[in-house]
Amino acid sequence: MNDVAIHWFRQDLRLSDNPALCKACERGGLLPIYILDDVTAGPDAMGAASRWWLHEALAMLNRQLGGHLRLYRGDARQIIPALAKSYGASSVSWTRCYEPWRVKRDKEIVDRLQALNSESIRLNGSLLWEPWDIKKQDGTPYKVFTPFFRKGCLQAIPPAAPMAAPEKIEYASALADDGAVALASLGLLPDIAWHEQMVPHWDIGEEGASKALERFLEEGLNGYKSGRDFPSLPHVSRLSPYLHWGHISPNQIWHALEALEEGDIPARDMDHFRSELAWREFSHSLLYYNQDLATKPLQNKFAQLEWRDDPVALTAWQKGKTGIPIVDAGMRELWQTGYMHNRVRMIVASFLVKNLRTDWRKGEAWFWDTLVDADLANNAASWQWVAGCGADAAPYFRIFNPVLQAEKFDPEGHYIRRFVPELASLPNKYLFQPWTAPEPVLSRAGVTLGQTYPLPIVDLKASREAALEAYHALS
DNA sequence: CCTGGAGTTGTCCTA
DNA sequence: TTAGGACAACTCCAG
Repeated sequence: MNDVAIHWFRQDLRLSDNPALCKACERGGLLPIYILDDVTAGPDAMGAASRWWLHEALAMLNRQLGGHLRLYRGDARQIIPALAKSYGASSVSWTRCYEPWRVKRDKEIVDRLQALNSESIRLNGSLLWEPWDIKKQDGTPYKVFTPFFRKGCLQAIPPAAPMAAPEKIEYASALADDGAVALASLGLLPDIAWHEQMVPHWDIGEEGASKALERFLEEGLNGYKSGRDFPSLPHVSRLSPYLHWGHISPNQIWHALEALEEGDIPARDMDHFRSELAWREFSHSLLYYNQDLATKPLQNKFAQLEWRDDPVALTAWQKGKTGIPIVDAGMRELWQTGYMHNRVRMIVASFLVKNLRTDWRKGEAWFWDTLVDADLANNAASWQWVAGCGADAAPYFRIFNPVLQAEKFDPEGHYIRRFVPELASLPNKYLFQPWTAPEPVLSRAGVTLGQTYPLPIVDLKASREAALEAYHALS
């Protein structure tokens, strides 16, 4: 086997169910590579939490590959053809990505490889169905989720069964001067050790992903449909970062559901979890067919909406110091763990966009920087949905009241007390809105509003009405 | 081309 | 205390 087959790892950092990797292994001696390409990414370059995750993920993948993973830094449009040339690689394989900048870049690389007589092998390993597989009868993409899921996904050809990892990998011998760098010199870890607090919350890599799936199927899926709204309960899968980085494929998850005993889990829970996987697909389709999704409102009329520019309020939101306990709990969960429960993401996003009337793109940017599951498609589509300007978005009058939301979905206050410990001794009656608590109650709980915990930075009722008015004026 | 039904996640007021 | 309707109107989608 003299041929060299390059496999370019991107968002498919796993060995199992990786069709493009398998193909490479059939073709020749494997040269597994990763490129940190901030050059082509430009403004879409990864955020800080993503970089920490990637650092750990690459170290893990390298161990799985027996130390053969080679790392590069720079413009993939130059690095890939240069490697193909110096190794005389007969093929370069990769798993497709769907971000506009990557689509454009990958096309250019295909052209350059063609000129070098090196084959490009591009396969799906990250979606259940690729964007062009799910279309309406008239050939255009869906804009409404429910028919996308029911009609589009569920009546399409079912996702392929997962593939095993390659049994035995033959590696190509590496060249000493091919530009590869050490992991540390990719500079993925932040200067201040902010990431250290996230470490205990995640088991990064392929094995961690399958453990997370296992745990969810055993402990979380039963009761998922209703339990998923309660941030203190273990009824969300927390698989999002693993899916984003490709430590697990959606096919593996889909088929793990299929493999469960009939009747073990109520159908409503299974269906709902499948629909959440389909939301991920829907977001990817939206981004694929709307390249400006992260910067431009999908519905044009929202472009004229005037946002408030209040840096102090934005910082308070980012730091979890808004004085609204459920909002602060969510923002602190994000900062401490790199993750936020889905219900709480909606609450904090609604608060930023509707109550603080801050441009959704500023929220999007913060999530992009701090989430370990930061994903261009999911992040952009979801912020647009909350802001009301996205596909099939919430009606403008649907504004979350963070006090009611907390009373409803964190009734015992477990979640708030965990992340806002300075309020832990307040009785439930006042925990969700401490500014209404009588002075003796506050002092018994050791709370001094404005000192140990902020007063609300905005009046919920008045800001709600102002948002209603601003949004109403659009139509 | 026309038509009818429907659209992730809510809140508030009134009777 | 609780349940029901208003909040808007428009676009999407399938038949």
